[in-house]
Amino acid sequence: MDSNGDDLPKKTQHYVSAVEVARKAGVSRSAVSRAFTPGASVSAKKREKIMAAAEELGYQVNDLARGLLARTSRLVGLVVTNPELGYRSHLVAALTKALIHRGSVPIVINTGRTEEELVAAQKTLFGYRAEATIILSGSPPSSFVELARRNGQPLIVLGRSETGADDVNIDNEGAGREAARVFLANGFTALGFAGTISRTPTTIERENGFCQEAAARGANVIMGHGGNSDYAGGQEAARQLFAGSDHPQAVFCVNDLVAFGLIDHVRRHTSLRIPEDLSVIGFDDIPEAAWETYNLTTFRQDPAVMAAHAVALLDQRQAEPDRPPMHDRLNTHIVVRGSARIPASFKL
Amino acid sequence: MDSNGDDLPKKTQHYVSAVEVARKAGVSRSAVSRAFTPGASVSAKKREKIMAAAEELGYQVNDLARGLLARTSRLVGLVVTNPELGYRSHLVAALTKALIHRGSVPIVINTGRTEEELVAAQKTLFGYRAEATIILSGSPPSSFVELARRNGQPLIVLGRSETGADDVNIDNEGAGREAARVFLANGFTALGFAGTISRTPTTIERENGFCQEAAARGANVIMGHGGNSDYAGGQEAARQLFAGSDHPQAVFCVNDLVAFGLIDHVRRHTSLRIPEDLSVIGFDDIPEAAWETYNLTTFRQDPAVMAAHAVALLDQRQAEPDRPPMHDRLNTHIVVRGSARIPASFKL
DNA sequence: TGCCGATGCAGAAACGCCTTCTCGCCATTC
DNA sequence: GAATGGCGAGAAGGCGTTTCTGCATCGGCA
Repeated sequence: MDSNGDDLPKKTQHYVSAVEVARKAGVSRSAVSRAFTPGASVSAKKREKIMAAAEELGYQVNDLARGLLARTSRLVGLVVTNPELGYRSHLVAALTKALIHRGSVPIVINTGRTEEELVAAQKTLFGYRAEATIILSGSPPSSFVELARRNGQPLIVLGRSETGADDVNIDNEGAGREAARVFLANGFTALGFAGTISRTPTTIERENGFCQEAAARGANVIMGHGGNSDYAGGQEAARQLFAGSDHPQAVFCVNDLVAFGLIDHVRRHTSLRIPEDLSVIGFDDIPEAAWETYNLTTFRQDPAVMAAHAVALLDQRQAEPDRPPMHDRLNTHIVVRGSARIPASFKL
Repeated sequence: MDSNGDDLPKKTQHYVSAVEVARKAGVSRSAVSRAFTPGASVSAKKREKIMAAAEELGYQVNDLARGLLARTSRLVGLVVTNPELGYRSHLVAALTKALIHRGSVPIVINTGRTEEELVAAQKTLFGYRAEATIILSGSPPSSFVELARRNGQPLIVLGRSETGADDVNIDNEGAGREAARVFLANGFTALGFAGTISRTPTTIERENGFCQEAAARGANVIMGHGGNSDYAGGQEAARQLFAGSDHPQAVFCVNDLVAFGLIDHVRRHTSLRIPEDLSVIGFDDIPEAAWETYNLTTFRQDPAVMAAHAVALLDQRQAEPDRPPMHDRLNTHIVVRGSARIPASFKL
């Protein structure tokens, strides 16, 4: 004998629909619908009865059908390349959390940066009538922006600006300038920059800010460019920067991973000590920067803050679809640790 | 004058439907549908005409409506806690990539491990008629498994086993035993284990394998348990292991992050050198393990392989929905680097 | 060359599931 | 007793797929 003879455990093998719930609760199909719509006119007693029946049957409103009628879903697309790397992994985590908290459902399109891959991602997201698209890597072609606009799908770009799209950026150039000022306040005259060949707006801005400020103050900057903005790229940049006899006294790295690669290379292949003989500043302040080995002075870029701003931008865009593109610019602040000291005389 | 007077650029502000494409191409609505269905009976000429019209209008099949009829979507849910941490970030990246490659669309539910959070995640995924759910963290309650089964939604659990669900696991216990054998082959008699208080099946298996093998061979194991299985947890474990005078000669760490914390603590707060005075073995082989600072000997767990197996399991489950639960067990292999040497006499 | 059968393509209708709108009824209150 | 408000029931709509039916064309055979 089963625990209850109410429902024989036949293989349903399909989702229960509102009709079944209605039948079980002895109400109409639309009553069930209203019971699940906040603010609809159902008596408390009936709603309770419906909810009990729904619970028992394991009913769940079909968001596909709901979205079909609403002409939009609660899905939000995150388009990203290499979501496992450095700062980006934290940004993806923060965004998914913020979106879920908002009631949205994040789709992560892990893909390349080429135009056709981005277009394919957009097609997928259009197919599911995504509420919005957030681009974390790569530059959407103008057709992408145009198509999103035509279909009324908000498009938010992070870490770069795109004509016609909303974006969240940080003050990369200002941070680059500040890095230069910090070094110069220490009396260094030979500066170095560790960047990459594959340049993005973000890295270009950091480089420009640093070099321009250094040039304006009469300092020389030696450039090192690794392949990618990761650990290996940092090693490669270090190889270039510390190959000759006149190496820099202080290096600004395009991000923390590059700084780690550079530091490790310097420690292993040169006799320079950090920070006594060489100061290093990174960018991002990922958790590894605080590890004892690196104890890296770096610019903090809080992923939770950036995610919150992206979501806020999305809210505003949905409230005013026809408003001109919005540009959100966040500030960073330097986190002083052991790899580069700041003289007391220096004012931030 | 506009570039072409064909379409005045009015704000559509809605997605184009198959009806509009049909009108434009001068065919019926069902012809459009067939044109987008592979293998349907449409003449090549008509298909081409339809495709051209679709392209011009920016038409995209509504997957919401498609899923409504198919009673399932191509969405696959990934339920994960702290997707930014260590190995998990790589696993999430590998899974999203593998799923997209398969033609599925990954939804990432970044949430806690509590029962109610998991149930909420399941409701969301049921609502969108997700093709499958893959759980990366946390233990689904039995109601979760039962509901997934009733609704015919495949459920795949990674890194643990759950009654009634398919899973992919790795041989944690075997790896733990091998770590012990490696240490013993070096002649060490005082072993250490760096784990955490918050234990998961994964960490328990590694610990058990290591301790049992050591005990079986007459070696003593000192235990250190940090708070979480991350860098800080490794530091904390190190504090416990190296507090007294009789510290271990070799430590097996529950994962790489813990190993990094332990190594950094040892370097800073003791005079022990690695590997001369202390051997360390980690687990996961995340990219940081290969960094020069750590040069960590560790067990490789390839995220791409695990993702491929998870997807393969999904394929099999969809092919044979009624088949009993499948358990996939992957092997790891040790990657020998500088933090722990393996004597020539040792056979793997 | 003409006719019949077979085949293939196109269109119409129904279905899937939910939401919303409208209509009607009942209960409550003055 | 009548009017009003609130709740319930039924129907339509949103979009793509699938099935069924009809029509036309092609080929084969006499």
